[in-house]
Amino acid sequence: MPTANVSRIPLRDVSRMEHSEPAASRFEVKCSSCNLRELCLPEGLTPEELKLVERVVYLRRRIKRGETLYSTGDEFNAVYAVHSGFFKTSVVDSEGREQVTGFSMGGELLGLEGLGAGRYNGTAVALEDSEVCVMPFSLIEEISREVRSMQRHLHSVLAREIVRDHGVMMLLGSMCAEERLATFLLNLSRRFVRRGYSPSEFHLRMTREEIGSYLGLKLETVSRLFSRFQDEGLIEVQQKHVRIIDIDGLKRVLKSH
Amino acid sequence: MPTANVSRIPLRDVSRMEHSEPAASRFEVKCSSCNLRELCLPEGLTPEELKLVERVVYLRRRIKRGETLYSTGDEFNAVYAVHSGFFKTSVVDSEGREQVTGFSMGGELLGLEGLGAGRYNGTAVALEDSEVCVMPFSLIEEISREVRSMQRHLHSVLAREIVRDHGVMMLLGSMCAEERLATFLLNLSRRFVRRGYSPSEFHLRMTREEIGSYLGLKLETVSRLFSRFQDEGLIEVQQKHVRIIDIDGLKRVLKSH
DNA sequence: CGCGCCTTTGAAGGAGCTCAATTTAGGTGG
DNA sequence: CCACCTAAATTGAGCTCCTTCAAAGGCGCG
Repeated sequence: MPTANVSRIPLRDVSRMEHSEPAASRFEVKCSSCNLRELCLPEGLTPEELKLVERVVYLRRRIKRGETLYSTGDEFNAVYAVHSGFFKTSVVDSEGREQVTGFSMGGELLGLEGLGAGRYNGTAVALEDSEVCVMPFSLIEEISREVRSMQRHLHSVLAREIVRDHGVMMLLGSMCAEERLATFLLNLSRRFVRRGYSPSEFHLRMTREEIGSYLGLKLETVSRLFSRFQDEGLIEVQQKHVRIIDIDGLKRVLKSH
Repeated sequence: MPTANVSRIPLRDVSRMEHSEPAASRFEVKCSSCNLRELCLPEGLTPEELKLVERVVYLRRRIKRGETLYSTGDEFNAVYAVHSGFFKTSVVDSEGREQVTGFSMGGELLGLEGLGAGRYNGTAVALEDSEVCVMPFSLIEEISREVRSMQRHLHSVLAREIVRDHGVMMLLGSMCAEERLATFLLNLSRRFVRRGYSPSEFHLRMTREEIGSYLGLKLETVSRLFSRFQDEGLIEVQQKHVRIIDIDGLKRVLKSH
């Protein structure tokens, strides 16, 4: 088993990776003290391995609300871990149709799909001021060749993304509008809880139109459903602020059909 | 077609891998002479590396039409490469809804999503008598640690699956029924061509209901669309036999909306 | 504080669904 | 080999859910 051997990992010139970024928006990173570590990294890393990892994740980038982290066709050179903030990812097809493929929050990875082609296939836009940890892919590959738990973890993250996507296909292909929105809210709630936020009260960072694109619905339909859920006593909505009143009621929406 | 060459096969206890399979349905594999190699394996492997690879893909399994290759919850121990035949993959959610997530043909990989959790997350069923090459995952991991092009290739395959899934989300979330079916037919056509079959004439292995599930439509709608495309002179359909008459016309279906 | 974007709500229309009946094909057993 | 049987496909009619089009109200940002 290849044990971590720090000296084998080359030191890299930080400024080389992304020429477009001003130095001001860069920060050094310390995974060992990051509260999202358990979401980004495998469990049970030895201190040595952790040191290795911190050589991969060695800088952070600030992205302002509305700014693009990467877009389709950009050269793929890094995977990003959301450190703070909120992103939407989307794809655009040859006819110009846009489809939101997901929303990402702290501890989640962005840009994995670029791994094959050497270019990103999709766009990631910050929906609020955000910070991402930059993980240059050549280093990830290198480390995952040497640290088995990193290899496992990488595979696991990729596979989870595939499983997630299949869940979205299920949502889009087999559920009615009500079920889609209920699923969406329950999913958000679960992810917020995991990050120490309230499971029942949160601020939506995306517009009705973006939710609609993700759920395969029009914005008016999304808006109407929010109102209907409110009338039924399942939630309270006021613009982007949502409070889940009856979480079991939301789950029952999924069972009733 | 790979002829068995017993002496090259590493000495493994075949019965160890999958207890449920009778020995009669197993065959030894030789990638070096397989015409699908370029689809399954990275380019430019040295003879030595190829030898290593053939240590991974060392047996083949026959799956009869209607049989299940793996299902949700089964222990994940291998990825499969379709050598011949045709599969559908699907997921079932907690309420019992079924969603077809894809169809797989020669040279395509099955079971990748099991990579993370140690269990398959979905079901693969043969739609005709098929053969798959068994790639035990522990060996894949091992080799991709040692052969860099294999690591790249594995990542690339995983990323392609994610990109493919995003394409399906686009289809389900943003396209009308006509566009979905046209996309589906064009996609099948492209994949058949690549395998040396006719781009314009093929046999659908799946039912209208399975197509419908994949496309987020009811079987009656699928059937009606086939008829409409026929009336419009785009295709000829008779049950499962399809002939594309006007491929540009099909492409125009996508542009018109 | 005002402008623009986002959201809400209504009314009408249509794409795709449901229910139902008929036809066709493919597999099975005599 | 043929007749049967069942699963799959086709087609129609009516309906429903979601969309489209339109207008008004509200929030937040500069």
